[in-house]
Amino acid sequence: MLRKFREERLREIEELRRAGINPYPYKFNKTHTTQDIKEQFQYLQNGEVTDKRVSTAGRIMSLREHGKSAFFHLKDTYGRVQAYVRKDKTENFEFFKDHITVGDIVGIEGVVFKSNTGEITVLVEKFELLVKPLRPMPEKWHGIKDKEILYRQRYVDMIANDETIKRFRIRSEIIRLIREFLNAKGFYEVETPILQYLTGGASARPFVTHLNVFDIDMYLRIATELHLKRFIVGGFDKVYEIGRIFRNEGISYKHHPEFTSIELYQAYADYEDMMNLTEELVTYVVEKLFGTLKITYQGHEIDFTRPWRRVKMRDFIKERLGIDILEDSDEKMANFLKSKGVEVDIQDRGHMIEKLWDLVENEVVQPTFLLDHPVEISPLAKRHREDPRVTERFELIIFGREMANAFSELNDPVDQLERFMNQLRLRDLGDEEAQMLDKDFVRALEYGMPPTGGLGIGIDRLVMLLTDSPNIRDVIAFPLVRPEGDVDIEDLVENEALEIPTDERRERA
RNA sequence: GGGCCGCUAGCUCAGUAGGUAGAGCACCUGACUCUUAAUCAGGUGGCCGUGGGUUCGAGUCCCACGCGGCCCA
Repeated sequence: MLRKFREERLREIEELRRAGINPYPYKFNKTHTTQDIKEQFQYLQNGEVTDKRVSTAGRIMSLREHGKSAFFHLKDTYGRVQAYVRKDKTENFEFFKDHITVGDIVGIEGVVFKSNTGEITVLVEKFELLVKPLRPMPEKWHGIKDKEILYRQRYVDMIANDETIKRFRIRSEIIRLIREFLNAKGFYEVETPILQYLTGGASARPFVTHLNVFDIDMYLRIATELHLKRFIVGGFDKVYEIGRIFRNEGISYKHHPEFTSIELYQAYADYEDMMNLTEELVTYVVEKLFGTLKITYQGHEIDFTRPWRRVKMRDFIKERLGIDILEDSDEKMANFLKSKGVEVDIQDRGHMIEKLWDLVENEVVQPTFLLDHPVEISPLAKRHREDPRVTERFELIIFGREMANAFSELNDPVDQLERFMNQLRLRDLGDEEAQMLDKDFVRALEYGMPPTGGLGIGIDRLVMLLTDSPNIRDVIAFPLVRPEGDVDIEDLVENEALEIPTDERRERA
């Protein structure tokens, strides 16, 4: 069927060429989006006709032919608008009837009216075929449900499912609003290396690659933190970077090896300031997007109304599990975890504390600042001014997920070096996620970094929350999937001299 | 890594007890000048994920593998 369909289409394209019609024309002057048309002509009464001319373009998603007339819907970035062709009104109506069908991308020009049934419609006077696809469109009513197609061929998902285009529009909008907010506050957007000699700023396993020109292995960054702080050392007061982070770890509904973060640093600020900034930034985005601070995620109401709850990590775990992560012995924690059936790979107090938190994180649903993490799990955060066993750190937790992480940044180079050395001890214990010693970073701190507040937000998780998406892959346009078998396009090519090789990625597999 | 589920037409899905492969949409032909899942009549379309096994006979039962999903680690 597919083969036959493509052959028929290729024949039709040849036919068009012979008739002097270019099936792949160069441009079309589109004056209105589908949304513009629907907004500007909302006021029309049913059956009311205007003489207002518009031109628009998009893909034909549905077609209802009636002999000497036809209705169809055009889809673009913003949605769909109906159009109407008629033998007595549309130039070249016969061409439409013979050659235009669902899936074609066309440009139309005409006047706007509202149908008797109340739908804003363009009465087409002229139209132009802009491309004739070789493949059939997905089913118009059910769209695409097969997750494999959604992820591997996102373009098909976007064609078939209007919500998908909308979701990625919102993603773009969220990032735009974050920039708008920070730029207005005087932050500079900067860029730091993705290729790094050694990598740090987070506990994660890095990707390794090779730089030919120096013949050395390099890492893809696992965070932007250590370089952004160098900007602060150098004299920038407020910087941020939005960018791709790479962590060579598992894939789950909330993890993806390649994801997007924003980190920002503000000199002369502490984590209290960062909490206020986080509240302000997130509520700015939510309010601008939805006009309200209450949203629904997977059937649960999430209320962003300020101020958000603040709870110390120690208090929360003690309340839920009866374990005091500051006072109780390693042995008591180990026994407790064992009784819960939790395995701890690395025998270290910090790792046990992380596991304890994992047991209770799902109990936090509404936006909550989890405060004052122990020093051993926060190697880049400054010690708390009132209790040196913990740090001035918070994580923003929503719906059991870490959405943001922030500290009063550690700027004492001696303490920082000690923290790094402790991380090296963990490496020796087999913890491949422990941080590497970045001597240049310590050297930078020796030149003096002002007191600084820093904040990192996981953009993908924020987008999941604000688009009601259950899986992080739903908000990453082209998520990782295992390489598929060879993609069959051979029979499209008539020229036998053109030998199409098998997909390279399959060869490597 | 472990458990469970799925893979049938371009898409969404049926497939009984192991006995010649089905529907809707899409596509092709025809009718139809306000339809909107348009309607009506006719038609085309299948490596049933891949490989092996059991059987007179496998989409269906068994084994292995591939890809995907969900849950757990």
